[in-house]
Amino acid sequence: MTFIAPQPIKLSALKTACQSCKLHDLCLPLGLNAQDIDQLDNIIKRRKPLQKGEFLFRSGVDFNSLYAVRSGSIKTYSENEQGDEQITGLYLPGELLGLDAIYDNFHPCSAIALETTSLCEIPFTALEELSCHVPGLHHQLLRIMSKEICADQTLLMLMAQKNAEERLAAFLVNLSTRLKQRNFSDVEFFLSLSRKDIGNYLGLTIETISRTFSHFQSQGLLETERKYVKLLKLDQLKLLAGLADDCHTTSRCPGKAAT
Amino acid sequence: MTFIAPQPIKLSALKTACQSCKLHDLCLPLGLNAQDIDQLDNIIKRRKPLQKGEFLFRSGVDFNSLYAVRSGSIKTYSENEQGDEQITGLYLPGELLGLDAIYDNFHPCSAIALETTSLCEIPFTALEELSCHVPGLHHQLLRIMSKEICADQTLLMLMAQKNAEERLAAFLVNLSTRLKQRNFSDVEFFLSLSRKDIGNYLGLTIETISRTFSHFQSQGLLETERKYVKLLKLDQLKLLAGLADDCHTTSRCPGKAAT
DNA sequence: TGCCTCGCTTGATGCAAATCAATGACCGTC
DNA sequence: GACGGTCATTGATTTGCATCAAGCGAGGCA
Repeated sequence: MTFIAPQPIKLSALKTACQSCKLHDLCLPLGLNAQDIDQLDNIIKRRKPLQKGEFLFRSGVDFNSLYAVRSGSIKTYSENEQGDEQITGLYLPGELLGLDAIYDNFHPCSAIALETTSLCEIPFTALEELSCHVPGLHHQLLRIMSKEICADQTLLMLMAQKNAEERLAAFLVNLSTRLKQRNFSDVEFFLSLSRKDIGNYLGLTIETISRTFSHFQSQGLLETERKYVKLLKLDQLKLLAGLADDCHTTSRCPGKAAT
Repeated sequence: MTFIAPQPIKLSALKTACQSCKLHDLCLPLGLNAQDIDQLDNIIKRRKPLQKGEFLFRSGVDFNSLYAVRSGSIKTYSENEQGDEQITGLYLPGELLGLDAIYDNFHPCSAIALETTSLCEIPFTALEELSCHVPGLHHQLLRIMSKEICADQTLLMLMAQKNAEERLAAFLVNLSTRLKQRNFSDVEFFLSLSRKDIGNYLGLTIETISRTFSHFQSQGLLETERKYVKLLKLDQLKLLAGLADDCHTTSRCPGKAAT
């Protein structure tokens, strides 16, 4: 509480323009020229960071903006009539969320911060308006949505055909690949999801996740202590996941790549 | 062979403009005015129908066009390194396929006709160009992609949390809903997918699908004879599927709706 | 310091669906 | 009209994961 109290935001800190954001070639500005990025920059709002457990939006609320993660991470989940939750996405820095809300103008899922997380808010109407004048932006938005569809399809294959070990391996490898793209270590990281969340995301129970971690550890494939994970044999994990070396790597793709 | 031989296409028959197409409020022209629809119409190519088993495109080929189903049906599937197939979509009249190829400009899955199927081909570059001048078109394209994402998420929840009966019920209810929107009967139809394909799509084996059909039949929920299905108690099936009455109903949404 | 909760691990048991196997119905072909 | 192929059904058996249950370590709090 002492050092993370909500403070008045320093404009200097927030005004990290897309131009200078090191995520910009993973994010919406990818492929835009300097001038276009400036225009995009003008419509984007920087928000004060979310604390762990805070909602970005709740299922059912009106859709106004897309959000890009700047740092930290977000999970999205939806609930069915019976009240079962299903985690539908884990979003890392540079990734865009809220795309599923365009369809009928409200959020079908809830989004919650897994740790202290800062975001860019992108008002959708303004984005649509702007993307009419900036064809590259229009195209990039379509690409990002397309990537999300690809990722979902990969996850679907995972759920339909893979066993527990393959699923967890694919999840870890996917995470590793995405972290690497963001210049984090690809073999050593802290999971922001709990075992329970990982299980939910992969269609398994917490016990199965725990056992599978233990099994991987006893095989010498990785070391883990609570949230900390160190991948000792990434290659073998990739093999187990049934993956090529690269990956589409979007928010929910523990999946195969297209080469 | 006698009556479905490939014939020279009558232009009069093919030139069924979007304007007069009865699918136009399920498809891309939704929300456009007459003039805009005309413009869209100009870039769309009508193709000669595909016969059952013919490929529309194969995994890995370059992406040039989106396709809208006019009549018949198409399944898409992708293959992983091990050669396992995963059906990723079943597309009915009015539905758009190929959206997953925008991301990196080639088709990550194959598309094959399940019966004699006619299609509209929509060259993507021209569509992007046009949608800069027709904001409604741009928006509609984003909506369709968003819907696909929602549908995938629903299917994901199905795979992660539902048992065999719930999955099959959800699949049938989803199909029923989509057929109804196209003015077909919602209680009586022919499946264009085989038992094996249904199983693959739902992450189950052919035997489980067969047994579940038998079980539904013995409970009086439906009657089935090979591809023919008659839903006798649609309400109960909806209940079993854990669904509200309506549904997002896109290509792969045996899913819940947002109300 | 003790108590509580939460997240995780590990073991024992049960069950739903996969797998293996046999058979039948339909279809096209020779 | 016999043959092989594909697809579907049904039964017997196996198995991977869920479920149930117990216990442990860390962190929060009175």
